[in-house]
Amino acid sequence: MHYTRDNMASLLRSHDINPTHQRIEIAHALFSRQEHLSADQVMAIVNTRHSETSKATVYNTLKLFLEKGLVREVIVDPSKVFYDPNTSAHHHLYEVDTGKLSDIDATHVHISGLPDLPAGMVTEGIDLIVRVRRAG
Amino acid sequence: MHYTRDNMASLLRSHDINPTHQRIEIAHALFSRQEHLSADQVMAIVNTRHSETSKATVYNTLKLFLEKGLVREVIVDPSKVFYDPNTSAHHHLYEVDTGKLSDIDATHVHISGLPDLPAGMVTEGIDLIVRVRRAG
DNA sequence: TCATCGATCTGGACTTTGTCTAATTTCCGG
DNA sequence: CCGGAAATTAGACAAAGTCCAGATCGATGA
Repeated sequence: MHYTRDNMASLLRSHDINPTHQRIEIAHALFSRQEHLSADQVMAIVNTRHSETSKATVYNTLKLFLEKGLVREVIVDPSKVFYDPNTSAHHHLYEVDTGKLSDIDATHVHISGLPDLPAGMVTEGIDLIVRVRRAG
Repeated sequence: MHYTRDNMASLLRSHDINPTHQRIEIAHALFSRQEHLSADQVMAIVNTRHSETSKATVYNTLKLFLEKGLVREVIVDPSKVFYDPNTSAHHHLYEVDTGKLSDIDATHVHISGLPDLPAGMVTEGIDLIVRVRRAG
C-alpha cells in the first residue's frame, strides 16, 4: 500500500470524512510515516515548504480524525498528546528520557484478572504503557 | 493510621524530605484524602482558609515528592497530571466523561507476553489504564 | 457563467498548566 | 544574635490547546 494523496482521499472518504486539501496533507503526514506525532509536529511537517495550514485546522482535523476512528490518541507525556495512525490493538513502549514512543503488538500480550466494570459502564479502551529508561 | 500533621512530618522525614510547614500541608491534602489530585486541586485545598502556599511551591513540592517516591504521577488526562498518594502496585480506572479516576488493585491482575526490552533499558513502570464511559 | 450557501479554514486573542528567576524569608548551628 | 543554606514567594514567561468572527472554498442550480 502506497500512501499517495489519492489513497489518503479514499481513506478519508471510507471514514466518512470530506477529503479536503488540508485533511489529505495531515493524513499523509501521519500515515506515510507510521509514527506517533504531536499536533506541533504535524504542523511543522505540513508547513515545511510554505505555510499552508493553520494551527486551528491542525487541531480541528486531528480531533475529527480521532472521532472518526482514523487515529488513536496516546497520552504518555504530560505536556502533549500524540496521535497514532495505527488503530489496531497494540500497546506502547515509552522511553521517558528521550520521549521516544514505539508500538508493542498486542497479539501476544495477555491481561487477566481485571475486576468487573462498575455497573452501566463500558470500556472505551485499555492502555498499557511500559515506561523505560536507559540503565545507568 | 491517622493522617495528623505530626504523622505527615514523620512520613516526610522517612522519605528524606525536610518537613516544612508547606510540605506538611501538601502531604496532608494528599494522604488524608487518599485521592488523585491535580496540582491545581492541591493549591485550592491548601489555600482554602487564607492564601498560604504559592503556586511555585506546590509544583516544586509535588515534584520533590515524586522524586522521593512519596507519590506517583498518573498521566491519563491530556490537560493535567494527577498525583497519587498510593505508591503500591496498582492500576487505574478512568471515567473519560467525568474525569473520575480510581484504583485497581494489581494483586489479581496479570500481564503476560510482553516482549523483551530493548538492550540497555530498564523498566521504570508499567501503567495500565482502563478507560470507561457511561453506556448509552 | 454566476450567485448562493453550507462547510471549511484562518489569524489571532485567549486560557490553562506548568516553569523559571531573582528577591525575600525561614531556620539552624555557632 | 549572626551568617548562610534551604525554602518560599510573586510574577513574568512558555507551550499546548481552545475559541471565535470573518474569509474562503466548492458544489449546486439557474
